[in-house]
Amino acid sequence: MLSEKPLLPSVPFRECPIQVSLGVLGRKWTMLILRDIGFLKVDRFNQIMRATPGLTPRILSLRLSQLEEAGFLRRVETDHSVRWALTDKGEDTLPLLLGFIEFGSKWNADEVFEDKRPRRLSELFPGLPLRKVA
Amino acid sequence: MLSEKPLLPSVPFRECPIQVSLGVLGRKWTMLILRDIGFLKVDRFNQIMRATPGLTPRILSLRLSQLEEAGFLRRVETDHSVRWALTDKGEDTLPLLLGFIEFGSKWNADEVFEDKRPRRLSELFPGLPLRKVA
DNA sequence: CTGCATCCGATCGGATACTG
DNA sequence: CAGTATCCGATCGGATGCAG
Repeated sequence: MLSEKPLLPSVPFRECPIQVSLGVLGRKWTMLILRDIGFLKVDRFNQIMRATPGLTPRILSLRLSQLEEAGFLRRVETDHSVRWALTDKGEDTLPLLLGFIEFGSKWNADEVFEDKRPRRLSELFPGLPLRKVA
Repeated sequence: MLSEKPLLPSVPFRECPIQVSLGVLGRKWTMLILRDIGFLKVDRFNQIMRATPGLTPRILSLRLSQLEEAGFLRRVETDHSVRWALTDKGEDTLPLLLGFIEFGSKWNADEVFEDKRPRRLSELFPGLPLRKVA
């Protein structure tokens, strides 16, 4: 994949896109909250709490506001309850999460799978539409 | 991309692969250090410091040991100097980093590019070999 | 039960100085 | 050049309380 020389973009970066992406996204629990909402379809406060062992209400509340503020989530108030929905920007983080699923399924198979055998995304999600990335 | 129902893998996860991937990887500065070594080809302690404004020697030292311990990096001692190299596992994080580059180039274009115009990976790195993922 | 707020100890990260 | 040591503030996590 790599040569000896720096990989330079055709248009220079004013700021590193990796660094600017890692605002809220880089904080603890954030990715897992996006996983809950985006993949597990768990979109209410205490459901997210139950889906994410170790997460406390204080941190969840904090991250939800930060994610809303940064435009990843939308707070949806329906009759007597609150739901959290992904915005378009939030949905665009799901490929990043799939990247981590792929990585973990390959390099941490012993913890991820009962039989400890590494697996690829195509095996885990046979029907998933594939997109070209890198 | 999404339905209303949870996205379930063909083989159940014993632990969430996203969560297990986010050990050292999820800590502050880790991704940028991997960027320095993997993309910028900056592989020495003080070079990494200079390439990463805000990073302090204490944290860099800490992250390098953690990354080495977790199998992402190899410490290479050559004549009178130390270099840090990616292992195979470390190289496999580069697609994740490209994901963040793609994300930031789309959603934070105002900070990333002088002309504030969002760009795709294929425009930024025309020659980059593309692989199907998700 | 849901969606927080408050307090408080533990851990993490930043600043600075210093060494082989 | 390649890190350590020390100190301190910021953030995190755990327990508890509380209103709707």
